[in-house]
Amino acid sequence: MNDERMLLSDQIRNALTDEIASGQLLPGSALDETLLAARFNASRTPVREALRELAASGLVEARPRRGVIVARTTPERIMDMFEAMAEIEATCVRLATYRMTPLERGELIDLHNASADMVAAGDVDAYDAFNRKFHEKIYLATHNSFLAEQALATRLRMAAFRRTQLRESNRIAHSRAEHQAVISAIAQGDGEQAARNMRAHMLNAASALARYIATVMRRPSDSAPPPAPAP
Amino acid sequence: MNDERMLLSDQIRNALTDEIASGQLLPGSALDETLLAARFNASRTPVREALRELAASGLVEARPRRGVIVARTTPERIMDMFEAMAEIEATCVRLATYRMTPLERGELIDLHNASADMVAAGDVDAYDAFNRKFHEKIYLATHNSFLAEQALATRLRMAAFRRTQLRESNRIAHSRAEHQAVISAIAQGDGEQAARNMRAHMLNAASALARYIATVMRRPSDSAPPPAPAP
DNA sequence: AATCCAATTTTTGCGTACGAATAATAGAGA
DNA sequence: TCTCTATTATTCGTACGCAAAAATTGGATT
Repeated sequence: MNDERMLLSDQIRNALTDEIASGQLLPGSALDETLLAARFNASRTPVREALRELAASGLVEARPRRGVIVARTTPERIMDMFEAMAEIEATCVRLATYRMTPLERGELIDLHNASADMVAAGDVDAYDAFNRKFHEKIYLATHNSFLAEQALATRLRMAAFRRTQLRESNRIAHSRAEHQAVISAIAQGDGEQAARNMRAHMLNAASALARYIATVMRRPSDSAPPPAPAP
Repeated sequence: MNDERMLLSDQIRNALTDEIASGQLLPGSALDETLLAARFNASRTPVREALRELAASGLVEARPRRGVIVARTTPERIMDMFEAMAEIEATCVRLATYRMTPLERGELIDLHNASADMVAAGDVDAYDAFNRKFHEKIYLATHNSFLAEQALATRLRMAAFRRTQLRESNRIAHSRAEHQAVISAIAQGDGEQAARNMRAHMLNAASALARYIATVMRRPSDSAPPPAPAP
């Protein structure tokens, strides 16, 4: 399990990325350098470098001389992120529609078809894994590696907040129906329509999440919770 | 000039960011840790952390055990970046058209009007500064801070490659005419048209740059310059 | 009893030294 | 003369230690 060839700081960064994206590390959690160094059997130096990289990618928040915490956002910012993600996804699927090879189109459709069983079985975890592959395949089909990387990075950054969203009752059924609409537009070669359908799909997902953040997302481990913001 | 309150690693990161974005440090230049440490009167530790952050943001390229160099890209990747930037800009101006306040709209138009003199005078540097402000004002007018940050970061990442593009004969006159088209669509409240005009504007800028990278952009300071690429 | 100031503690930030890995170079053999 | 190997030298990665800054706690004063 230990890639000895890989840089220690990169191993730590990847491990923390996974834990943040998977929700094991909740937003607001303090990331103590010494504790992490002990956990990974390393010195503080590689831990610090890993945290710096995570801060640069927006996954953690580094406050000078006050330590680093898992990135914590306001509901407004989460909605901003979702909107931006929706636009990126829409752009990707539009370009992909016009540029994907027949092979890529076939693979995407196969992938989509396979998700029917997961919905029928109510297997949220399997659907979540499929969903990631579905969207990432569209990124690659843009044949624009820079855009694909940007999309992937943004998706990763949102992972910590997206997790709960699929749990909502028959959200995955809705999700698959929306995928179907995207696939149909792709099959007809209508990139603009595919983009509109994808944007709607992402904004629906955002709405599903919004019903959570309104109730669950209270800023954890904050020093002073101000109930009344300044005018 | 020396912000003593600021973190040393952040000072170094900012200084290097400026030098890369301004073109003082050319793509492919080696960034020697020891040399940089001496230049900034610091040890290698903060230099390494600064370089890590720059690598995470894509401005430099870190090759394990082979040092870090200013990010060097292929012409294909530069075009990918321009296309992605064009799509981001198009998205921004579309959202901005629908959401900007009358005040913001007025300021944008004032800014645009002021650029006429620069074109008449052929002042490329002044136009370049105006151009940055023009685009950044549109980012902010989306009223989506995440999207604005993404757009800004992508623009910064491309800065090292964009510099020469405006030098082409009467490119700035063309640029201003394209801005005019964007402004007109905004004034009419037609976000979709504004987006199309902005996309065209960015792709025209890309074409202007492409005429350079075909002739000027040879990978500098490379060990072996291969004249004939592999099949 | 509450508030403010000071001291201690905890944690981050920076410097230095050592070890390891890779690339470059030189030498020998084919 | 070219190639392969070994050695050397440079550079990167890690660890540890010290210093500085912020948070917290305790004491004193109002």
